[in-house]
Amino acid sequence: MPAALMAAADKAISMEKSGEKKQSSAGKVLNVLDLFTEENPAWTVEMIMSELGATRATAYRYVKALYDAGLLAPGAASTYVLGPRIMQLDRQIRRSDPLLKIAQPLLDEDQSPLIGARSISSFYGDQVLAIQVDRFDPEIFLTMERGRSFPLIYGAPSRIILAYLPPYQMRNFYSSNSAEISKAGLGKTWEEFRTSMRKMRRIGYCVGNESNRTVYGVSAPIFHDKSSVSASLTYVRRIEITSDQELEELIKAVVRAANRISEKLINYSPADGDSSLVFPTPRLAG
Amino acid sequence: MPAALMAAADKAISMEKSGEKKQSSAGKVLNVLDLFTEENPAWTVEMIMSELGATRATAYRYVKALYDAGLLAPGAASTYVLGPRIMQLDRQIRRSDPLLKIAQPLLDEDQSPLIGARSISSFYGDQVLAIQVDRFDPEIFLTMERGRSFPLIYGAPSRIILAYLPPYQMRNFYSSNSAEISKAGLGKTWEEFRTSMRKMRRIGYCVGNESNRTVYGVSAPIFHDKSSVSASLTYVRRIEITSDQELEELIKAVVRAANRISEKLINYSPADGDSSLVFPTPRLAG
DNA sequence: CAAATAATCCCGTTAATTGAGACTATCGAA
DNA sequence: TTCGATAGTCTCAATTAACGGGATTATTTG
Repeated sequence: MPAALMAAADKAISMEKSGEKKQSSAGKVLNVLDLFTEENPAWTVEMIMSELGATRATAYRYVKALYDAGLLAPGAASTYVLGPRIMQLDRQIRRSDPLLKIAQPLLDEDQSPLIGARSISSFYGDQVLAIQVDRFDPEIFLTMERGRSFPLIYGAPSRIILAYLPPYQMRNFYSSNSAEISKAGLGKTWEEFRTSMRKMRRIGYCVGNESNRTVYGVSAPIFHDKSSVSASLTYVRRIEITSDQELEELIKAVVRAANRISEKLINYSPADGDSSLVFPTPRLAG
Repeated sequence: MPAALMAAADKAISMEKSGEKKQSSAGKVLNVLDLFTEENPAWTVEMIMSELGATRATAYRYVKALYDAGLLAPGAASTYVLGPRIMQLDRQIRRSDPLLKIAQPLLDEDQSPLIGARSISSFYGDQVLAIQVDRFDPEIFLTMERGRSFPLIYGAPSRIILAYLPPYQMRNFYSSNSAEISKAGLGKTWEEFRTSMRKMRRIGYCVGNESNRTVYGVSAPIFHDKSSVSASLTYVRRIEITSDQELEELIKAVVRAANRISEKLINYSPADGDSSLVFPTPRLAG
């Protein structure tokens, strides 16, 4: 793994919840985006002023910078809301992500009726993000959705990635999250944690049903490099209709599919060929 | 329509392609996002340096600001790619947009087999953006997709919005786009253009098949206010399987559905009730 | 037409960005 | 482990832009 990625990953993991670093002006502008939440999607400039403790001129300048970039757009009643650029950028990611491009045809070949739903989750240093979710069983209830993020410790798609982290990252993660790790039953000490992770690596998948009690989620790791996890594949099936044997088959299926994706992804690497066309996968470790 | 919106809409429309206004520092940082295109999704800092003509220190500062905001993320081989925050923000929009929330159940009631696909497009001042696309006919070929934008003059979803623009906006649009308007056959003079738009308003829908020769797209306007268009609904059907009578029915269906959405959207307005809960629709005119 | 609100403009002061290059950290290979 | 290469950070003085406060313009509502 290149130096750049490791540095970034280490920082992302260790910096967790430290916050409050010195901010550039651009950083302050970008912080305005944090205000726009699901509960509070529309803000007037006056509201932004009082929230930021800024003057009118400053608040308008911030909003204007974001508006000019298309990240905000004027809404009804003199409010601003998240802008069109976000949807456009998301489309760009969907269309240019090598992982999605590679995985799609391979997954579409795997039409087993056992698969009630499937999702691809991607690793972003301190969190795991669902980047694609497909539902086949109309009765299944899913908590995953593109753009939803999960902590590295929560849920099968996250945990299988956690298990394959390089040693120093895993160590960092343990020291800043030992309480949660212990609570989740992954080990009360660093040694225990390391052992349980090694065990998970040995079997090569993770079965979970904690985030959603009605389904099994079976996750297998996806590598963009011989030794670097970048994502995970998850097959989902309702518990009530799943026999032990079917669960076994589901596990085999997800591991096989993830392996095929990994193979293609690794060969997609810049080793040979035009690196501007076949650029290294944007899947990342940081 | 509030003053804020008009000002923004006028500017967006008249400013088209003028570009090159003085940029704030935050604006310069946000410009970096423009580099990340579908053809060129991964950039090293060195590449950004030479593209921007900035020094190493500056380029790193820009990238760091965007990285801290989650808009960029480190990719493989020391590149940066668009970050997880974009997917998260897109999810937030999907979950908080009143138009989507209102339209979804109403559209799901409308299960006519005539509808091969449908899409909702939203007006953003100088462009029209597809915000939701559903395909029912598996053989249909669609150019629309969430996040894809179209100029105001191109395609049925755009044109029906164009037709309902307030007079001064339409006037602005004509004076900066008279050549394209004439080429598109919408009128060689302002008078002709105004007449053809009035005619379209009178019939209340727009049928087009220019962007995709294999299908009809039938679009009807959606209003967030008695007189303000904010979006359009489009029903799509393959031409080869569509009789004249079916086209008529499709038109009636899309107009009916769009009207129902408009009604609900208008009543959703802040007129009564808690405006923090039932905030005015973020659909916008600018 | 007048009042109210949204958004921009102006300008002296202040605080942050900038560029150049030295410096540190990590990786890959021997 | 050492070395070389590359990624990314840091320091500092000079420049440049952000900031605040208040006046000004633009647009809607009554």
